[in-house]
Amino acid sequence: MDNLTMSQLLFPEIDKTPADYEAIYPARELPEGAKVTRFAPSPTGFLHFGSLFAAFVASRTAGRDGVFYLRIEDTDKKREVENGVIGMVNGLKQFGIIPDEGAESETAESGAYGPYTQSRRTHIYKAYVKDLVERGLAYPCFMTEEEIAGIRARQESEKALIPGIYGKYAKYRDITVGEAKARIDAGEEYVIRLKSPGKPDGRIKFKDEVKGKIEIAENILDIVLLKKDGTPTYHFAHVIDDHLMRTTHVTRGDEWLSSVPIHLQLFYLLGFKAPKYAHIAPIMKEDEKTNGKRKLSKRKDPEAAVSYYAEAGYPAGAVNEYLMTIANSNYEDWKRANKTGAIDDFAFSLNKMSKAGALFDMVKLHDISKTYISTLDTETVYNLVSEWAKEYDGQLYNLITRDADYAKRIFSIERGNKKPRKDIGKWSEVKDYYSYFYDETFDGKLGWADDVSDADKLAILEGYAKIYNPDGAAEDWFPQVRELAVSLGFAGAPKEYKQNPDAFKGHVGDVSGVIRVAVTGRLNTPDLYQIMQTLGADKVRERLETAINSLK
RNA sequence: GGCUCCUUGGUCAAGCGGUUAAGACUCCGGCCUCUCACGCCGGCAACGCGGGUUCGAUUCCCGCAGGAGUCACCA
Repeated sequence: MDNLTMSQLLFPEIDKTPADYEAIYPARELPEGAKVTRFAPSPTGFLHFGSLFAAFVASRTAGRDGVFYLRIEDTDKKREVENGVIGMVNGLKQFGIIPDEGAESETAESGAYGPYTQSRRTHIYKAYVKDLVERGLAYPCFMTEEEIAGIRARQESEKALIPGIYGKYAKYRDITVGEAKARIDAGEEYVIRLKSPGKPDGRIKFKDEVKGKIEIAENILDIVLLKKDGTPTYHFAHVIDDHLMRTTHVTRGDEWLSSVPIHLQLFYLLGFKAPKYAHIAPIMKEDEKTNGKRKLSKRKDPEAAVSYYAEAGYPAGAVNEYLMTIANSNYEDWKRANKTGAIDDFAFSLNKMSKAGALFDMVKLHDISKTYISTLDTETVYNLVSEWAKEYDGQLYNLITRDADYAKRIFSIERGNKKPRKDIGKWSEVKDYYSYFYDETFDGKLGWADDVSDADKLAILEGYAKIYNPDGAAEDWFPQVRELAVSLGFAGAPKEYKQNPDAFKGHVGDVSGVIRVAVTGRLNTPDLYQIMQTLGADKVRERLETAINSLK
C-alpha cells in the first residue's frame, strides 16, 4: 500500500491510467506489413544535413503503405528556438519530405495519435510514471546536483566499474512515504527515477535492422524518468511516445545504440512490445586537421546546413538521389537499369544500409545533380531556375522573367537530346553559364584562341558577316562555314589538317571557333547555330561587328 | 578509461570459403566530334596488421591497431 500512497502523494492531479491511454490510442489499422516510422527532431529550427538524411530514411522506410509522422521533442527548454517547428517542417518540405501526420507548425498538427509535441504530453508521461511508482518501479529522488557530482567523483576514485546512480549509490531507492512527504513539504526539489531491476552481470541481445546482432550489458542504472520540472527525459518520452503512436520501426542516429538497453528495459517494464530499431551511421566529413573522419559539424561545415543546398541551387530531386545513393548504394545500379523510374519505385531496404558512416562527397552530389538536371524538360528547368533566382539572385530573376519565352529557348538548347548535355550542376551556375545571352551579363571580353592570327580572324569574321543568314536551316549552317574556311586556306575537316598540317592555316574548327568567340566571347559553347538562332539576327550582327572593329 | 559498433581503391561500395576482387564518382589516356559537354573504349588504384580454423581465406574465430559512438535532470 505504501507504493499506492506514494504515487498519490507524487501525482495527486493525475486521474487517467495507462489503460485509458491504451484505449485512446488503439493499434493502427494498416495493411499487413505496413511500417510506422517517425522523424523526431528537437525544434532548433536548423535542419542539419544528417537530420535530413534521418528523416529521408524514415520516410523511405514507411514507403507508400506505411505511416511516417513528425514528432517534436521539445523537452529541453534551454535549447528551444522560436519558430523552430516551422523551420523543420519547411526544411523537410524543400526536399519533398512531407509527413503523413504529426506537427505542422508551432500550433497545428494532424493525425489521431497526438499531441505530437512532447511538451503537450506531460499528462500522459505522468500517468505512466504514476503507474510505475504504484508498482514499486520508480521513486522520487532528492539528491542535489552537488551530491551526484560527489558520487561520481567517489566512483572514479573507487574505480567503480559503472558510474551512475544504482545499488548503494541510489540513496533514495527505498525512501518512505513519510520522508518523501516531509521533504516535499519542505520545498525540496526532486526527480523521479526508475528502480532498475537490471543485474550487474545481465546481458541483453537484440537485432538491429542495420547493425545486425548486438549483445550488450543490461541497464542497471536508476535513470531519471521525470526531471525536476516534471518534464520527461528522452528515454522515457521515446518509449511512451513510440508505443502510443504505434511506431513499428525506430530509425535514429547510431549515437542511441548504447542506450537501447535502457529503452528495452522500459518497454518491458511498461508491458509494451518494443519496436524494431534501425540505428543509422552518421554522415561524416573529411577532417584535414587530423587526416581522419568526423561527423559533419554544424559549426565547421557550411554544407551541414540544409539551407546550403537550397542556396547553391541543388534541386531537391538531385539531393534526394544523392541521399538514396548513400542510404542504399544499389540505387545507382537500379537507376541505370530504370532510367525513367521514379525514386519512389525503388525498393529501399534498411538492411542494405552501411554500418559505418559515409564520407560526405560534394563531387558525387554534383555529378548526380548534373545528370538529374540533364533529364529535366525545359519547362521544369525554367520553373526551378526562376524559383531559385527569385530567392537568391534578383538580377537573374529579372532577366529570365522579363521574357520567359527567350529564357526557355535558351534552356532548351540541346535539351531533350538522346545524349543531353550535363553542364549545369546547380542553379547558381546558370547565370554565368548562359551569360552571353544577355547584354547585362555579357562582359564583351573575347577569349580568342591564340593559334589564329588577327588578320585571319578579321578575314573570317568579315567573310562570315557576308554569308550569315539568320533564316538558314540548321543543316546548311556548318557547310557554309566549311566553305568559308576552305576559301581562306583552312582545312575543311580536322582530319585533313592533321594529315598535312603544313598545307593549311588551321582547320574548320579554328574558323568556327573565331565566330564562336565573336558571338559569345567563349571558345567553348553548346551548338553555335542554336545559340545564334536564339540570340536573333540583330544581336548576332552587332556582336560580329563589334568583334570586327576590335580587330581593326 | 569501461562498454558498444565499424574497417575492401582517394570517395561511395558489391562480395557472404575457391572470383582475372563488380560497379559508380574523381583522375589520366584514346575514340566520336566544328569547340565544349554528352557518349563510347581503355587505364591508375583496394581486402588495416598478426595469429588460428580449413585442402583453400577478403569472406569464419581470436588478438592487435585505427576510427566512431556512449558513459547527464541534452537530445
